[in-house]
Amino acid sequence: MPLQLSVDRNSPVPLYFQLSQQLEAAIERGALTPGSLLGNEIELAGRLGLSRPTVRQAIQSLVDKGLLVRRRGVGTQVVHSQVKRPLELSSLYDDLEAAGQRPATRVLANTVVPATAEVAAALGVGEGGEVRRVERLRLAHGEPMAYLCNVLPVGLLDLESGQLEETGLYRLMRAAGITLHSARQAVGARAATRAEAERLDEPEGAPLLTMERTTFDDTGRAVEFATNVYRASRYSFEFQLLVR
Amino acid sequence: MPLQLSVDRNSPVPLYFQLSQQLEAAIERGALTPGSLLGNEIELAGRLGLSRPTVRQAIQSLVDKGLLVRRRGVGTQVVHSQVKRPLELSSLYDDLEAAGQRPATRVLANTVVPATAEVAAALGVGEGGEVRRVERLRLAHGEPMAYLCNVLPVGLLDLESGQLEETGLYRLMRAAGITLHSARQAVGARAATRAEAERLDEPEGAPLLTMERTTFDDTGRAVEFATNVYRASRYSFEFQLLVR
DNA sequence: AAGTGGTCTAGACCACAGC
DNA sequence: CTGTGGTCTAGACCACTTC
Repeated sequence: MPLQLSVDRNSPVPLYFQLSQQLEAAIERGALTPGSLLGNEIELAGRLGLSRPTVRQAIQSLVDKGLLVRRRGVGTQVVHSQVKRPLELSSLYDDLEAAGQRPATRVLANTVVPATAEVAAALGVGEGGEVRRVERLRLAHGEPMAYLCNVLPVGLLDLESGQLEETGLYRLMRAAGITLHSARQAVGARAATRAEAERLDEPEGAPLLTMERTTFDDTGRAVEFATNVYRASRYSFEFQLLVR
Repeated sequence: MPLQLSVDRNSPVPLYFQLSQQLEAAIERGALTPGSLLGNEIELAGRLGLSRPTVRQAIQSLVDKGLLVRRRGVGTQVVHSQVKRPLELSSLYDDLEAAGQRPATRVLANTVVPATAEVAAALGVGEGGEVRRVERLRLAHGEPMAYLCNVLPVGLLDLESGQLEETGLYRLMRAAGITLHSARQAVGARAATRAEAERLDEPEGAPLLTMERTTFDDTGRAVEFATNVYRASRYSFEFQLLVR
């Protein structure tokens, strides 16, 4: 029993995208089981009334996502999966919300300051140039989870403290039309200083997770430099890496 | 002065790949500066004696890598970069070697054991089924850096302790014809227990970086489950995330 | 209006896997 | 040998951006 597939030529959605979505949905709901063959491209194209390149484009996007494998002389198979969908650029706010933790934010600072050497290097602005600095305490269930310090180029977007208490920074950036593309991160650990310990309600010397992140938009501009500190007892990062 | 580009039709290397490599090299050596336009696809195709789809395929691969941006009605531009090449699936051995640290490995255990529930779930084998467990201490300059515990399906590859002392696990897997595709990681921190402290030459309670990783090959099979512990005073992770 | 990338077609030949 | 995906061509029309 072949899979039920069809495309709508009157839709503004590209045909290859319609097809790849249907295939992805079929894989996700188990209609296409791991290891099963997809049927050859030419036959599939004929069945759908599409050209082979269009079908290939649909399949290729799923290969890139890691859902399908192609083998010359064999065919296209559903991956022997366990691999779930890649995680998005981790956003603490979204993570907490998804976990049903009802995140809250306390804005500790939201000012324009001169860039330090480190910030200037990360954001690609001149040292001493103006940048916006936002310091926030992120809480879940009233308990502090992390101390977040973000530095952004001025003029990139309006950041009102009120908005920052309502939602996450990445959502505000996306809403401002910024297309996030990638982020370079460094994750480490260290013992809490006295000030950090107090802020995060941990004993002095408690292990903290640290993260430095520079985020880039789709034009390669650095749009944010973050130095965050998380309570290791309450939070860990999860993410998926792709091998190139 | 247009860029010097050419393709060799007698080469077994695909034409689109030849082109994308030349463009990438030109970007990397600065012959194509950030923000500069690439020239439209049809003209480029004509100049190289290629068809437009072939040129598009070359350009698309660089767009996927984040080196180029396309804008309808505008053209294809070199990204306003700072974004360096994405990091490979981080391998401690390679990281250390690249940093000139001359890594060494001490194999503490290399045995076949029954899978715990956690391992069984990660590797997709039956609970209690046989798996290979490798415990290693990784050193740099004679100092311990990390304690690595890897569990693999039996029969995936031969793992001799001698080889494990010579090189990294991922290199051995690649050499055995396994194509690594992606990894799901969780990174956290905690205070060192007494046993860990002793093994890593840290004081008890010192902050440690922890990582759990399940690695998948290109067919989606889980090929490794790792639980590693790093001295936070000596090591931090760097990696690049792509936003989807 | 002109120029760009985005999508799509209907073919073609080749390289590799499996029988 | 047969069937599969991998590569490539020479067009076409559309949507969007800029002037």
